[in-house]
Amino acid sequence: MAFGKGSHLHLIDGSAFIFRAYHALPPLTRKSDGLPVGAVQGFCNLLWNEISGGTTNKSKPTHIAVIFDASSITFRNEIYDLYKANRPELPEDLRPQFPLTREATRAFNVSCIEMEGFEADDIIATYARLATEAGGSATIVSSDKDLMQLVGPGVDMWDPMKSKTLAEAEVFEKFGVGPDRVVDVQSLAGDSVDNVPGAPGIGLKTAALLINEYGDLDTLLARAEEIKQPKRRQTLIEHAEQIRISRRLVTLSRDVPVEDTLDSLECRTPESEALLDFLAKMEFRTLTRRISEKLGVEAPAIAEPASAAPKAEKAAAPAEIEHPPFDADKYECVRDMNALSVWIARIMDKGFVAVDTETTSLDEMRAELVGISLSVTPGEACYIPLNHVQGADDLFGSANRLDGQIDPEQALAALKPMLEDASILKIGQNIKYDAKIFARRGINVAPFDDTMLMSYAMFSGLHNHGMDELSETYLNHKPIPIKPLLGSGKTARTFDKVGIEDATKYAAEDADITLRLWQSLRPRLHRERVTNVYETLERPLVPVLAQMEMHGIRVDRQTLSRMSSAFAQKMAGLEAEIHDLAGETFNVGSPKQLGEVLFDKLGLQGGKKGKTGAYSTGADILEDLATEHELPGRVLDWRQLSKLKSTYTDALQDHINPETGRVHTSYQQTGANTGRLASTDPNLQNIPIRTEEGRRIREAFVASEGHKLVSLDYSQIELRILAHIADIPALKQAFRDGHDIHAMTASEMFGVPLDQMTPEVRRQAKAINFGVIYGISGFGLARNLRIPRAEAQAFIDTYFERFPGIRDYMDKTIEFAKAHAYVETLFGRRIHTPEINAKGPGAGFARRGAINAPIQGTAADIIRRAMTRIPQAIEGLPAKMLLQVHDELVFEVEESAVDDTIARVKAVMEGAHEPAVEIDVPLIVDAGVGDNWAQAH
DNA sequence: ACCTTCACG
DNA sequence: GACGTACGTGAAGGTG
Repeated sequence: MAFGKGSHLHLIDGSAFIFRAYHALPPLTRKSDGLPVGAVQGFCNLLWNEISGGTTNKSKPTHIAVIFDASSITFRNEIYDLYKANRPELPEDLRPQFPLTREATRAFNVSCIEMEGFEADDIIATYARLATEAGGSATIVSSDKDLMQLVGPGVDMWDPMKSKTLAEAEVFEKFGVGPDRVVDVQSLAGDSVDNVPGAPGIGLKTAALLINEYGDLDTLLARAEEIKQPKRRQTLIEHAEQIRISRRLVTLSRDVPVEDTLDSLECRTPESEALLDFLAKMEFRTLTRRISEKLGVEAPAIAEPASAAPKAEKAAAPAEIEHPPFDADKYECVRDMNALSVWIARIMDKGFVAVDTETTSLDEMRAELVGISLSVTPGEACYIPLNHVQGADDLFGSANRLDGQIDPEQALAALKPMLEDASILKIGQNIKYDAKIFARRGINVAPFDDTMLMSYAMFSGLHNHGMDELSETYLNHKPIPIKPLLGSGKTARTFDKVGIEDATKYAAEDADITLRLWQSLRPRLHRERVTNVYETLERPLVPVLAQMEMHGIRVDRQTLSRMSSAFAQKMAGLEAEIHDLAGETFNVGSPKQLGEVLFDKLGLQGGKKGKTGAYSTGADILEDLATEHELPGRVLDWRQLSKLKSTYTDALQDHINPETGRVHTSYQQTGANTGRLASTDPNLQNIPIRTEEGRRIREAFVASEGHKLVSLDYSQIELRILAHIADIPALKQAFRDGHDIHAMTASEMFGVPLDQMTPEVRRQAKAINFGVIYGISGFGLARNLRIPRAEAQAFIDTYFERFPGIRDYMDKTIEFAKAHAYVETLFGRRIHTPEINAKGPGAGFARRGAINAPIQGTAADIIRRAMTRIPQAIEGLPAKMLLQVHDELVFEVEESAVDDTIARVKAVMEGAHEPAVEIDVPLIVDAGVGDNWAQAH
């Protein structure tokens, strides 16, 4: 039937449908494999109600279509590049459901329309116009306020959730103006959801008032001078351009070059077989029954899960019941392109895949890819060997690539579109590793989930987050150990020497485990209330860290080498002196031998210690002994040089990558319980700075030609957070006034006026300030300050008297920890404190940890937020972020761009807590520039 | 594999 | 009343 007079078109806002279904319904997964399908089910319900007439009182359609958003980039981004820029990321269990809703629409035999470069709203606007022009009418099935501008003669809206028609009266109620002026009001009021700027300070109410007074937006802007209220007048004059841009953003385009004609959208009866097949595939039992009854055909059978265990038992151990047993013999070895194509097709159909890579090294910058494993269904996984070579027994030790493996280039070319496909979720365990392996081969893995990070977000402080541990804890399965395959010590070999059959069992199981972990952990994120932590603090950091690690930092070998020699010489001199003073030669580096020399031979005072019964010879002991004898002082000097040489000047040289000439650390995102990062291989977070000799090692960290190193660090961030969390007015005011916080503390405590402050008094106050952050004790402070314990306790008492809020904070935090067995940062990160209610000495550690974790953890969260925002903020500048050292970020920047980079990064860092959290104290970032790290810091 | 020591925030 | 104590890390070298 041709569309014309009497025809009625229903335009369904598909994306809105999906989101409403997703948020309105509890998370639901397909029984057989855990695929999230809740939103799909809600979508199908709504769609079925639409086409079957349902329980609605609206007019029945003669024509119908579902409109989707094809992409997030549209012509509006050209008008305003921040359009929709602050949209939160899609929930990870919603993303794979998008392609399924398209499939569902087609299964219902309803036209499914989307167009690259246009939002669904514009397509809807266009069809609404076409419908009325053809003499018919249209109903927009949505409750989105952005569509309300379309309401008018022949066009109304229908809110399917509230079963309510939205016509002119409802629009007037919402906006205070009729549909024809909705755009004007929106342009003024802006929209925080879509990031439409509007006019600052003007909301819906004021906007409607102004439009009603002046008639329309153009008149208002032209006559802005006449507005009586000075602030309003100024805002409109100053932001006229921004308001006009906003209008272009909110105005829907009614002439999108749509391809489907109105006629082609005529309502069609669903093909019952195709529809029921789809519903059965989704395992929607109720819906399948309802629809098959209505269509008068028999419902297809849907297999029930293998075990129909009672509910209580199921809740106790869901993983064991719903998952098939592990069976390494069932894993497939993919040896040709045909088999690989089948796997890729399965993945494209599913919308997600667990991925794992096998390589020749744990160092991603040197590792060669050996094989890839994939899994989309528990118990089913494959391994794709790519670079296995003959075993090590080969006569010349030469690597002969084994037959029966796909050409690596060909395999990667086939996998690349899938790995980069925005609708396919890639699941990994520590996926930063695999992402770097792929990135080195030009493949940008996205989007992704990481089971290690999920575990960290939920269980930090409870256990570690390695795959073996997670598998045993949450899947009750001990993975195949890697040790027997790789050997150890002299006989150790790399994974490419492992036989392909053994490799398949091991590697495919890793993908299988990762998939099952994802299915087990992902739904728990919501229940544990840490989805936000995972999605804003953990997942987005992965590509940022990967980039930093791959860039690495330039280290000058010559500088280090010269230092090593100088240290060696000095050490030799000191060693001779020490032997002379001792009257015998011994290994100065052996605490045991040194203890015997000091305490047995020389008879110095200072007894045994430690559970091993050995003499303690730590720096603090030796410093005390130094007043009695010359030898301990020499040993201290020797130790310092020994440390610098072995840990830094020697070791760092070995870490210079021969290909890049740079040092590539590896950041462990789950290394520290508090949310801090840890740096390994090498650790670049503990490069010396406190002594002059050590500090010079930083001269070896240099910028490349034409560049500078730029260092930006938060000033006193933990004390600022303490002042905020514990709510200490005096401390907060001192930070706001930019005062010296330690001097201020000293002045408050000891009554010394600031202008008479001595360095010694200030030093003591500083120690107390830090002590507070660490969960102060009289003993600890006494040892740190080397004062009698009673004196230290008196300091603490005074401190608590002067700042009673601190004591309150400590008490409340410990109380909270005892009640919940965890503590939280300002951003909701949880750090579990399982020992908090224990007896014994463990409880003491747990108490101090509980006091410290929210402070240290909040600081860690803040710099993480900054780091995830920085790549965007410095986009286009010749600047790279290289290192993070807890409260410091180091960049390498072309000289001409140094000032710009500092300005942008500083702004991001100082505002990193916003908009999630308000802090009553300003965050201050200091910057330094130089040719090397010593100058820059 | 564990302990001690010491480098950093 | 005794116990053992600052918080969070990683690397190197000695020892058993």
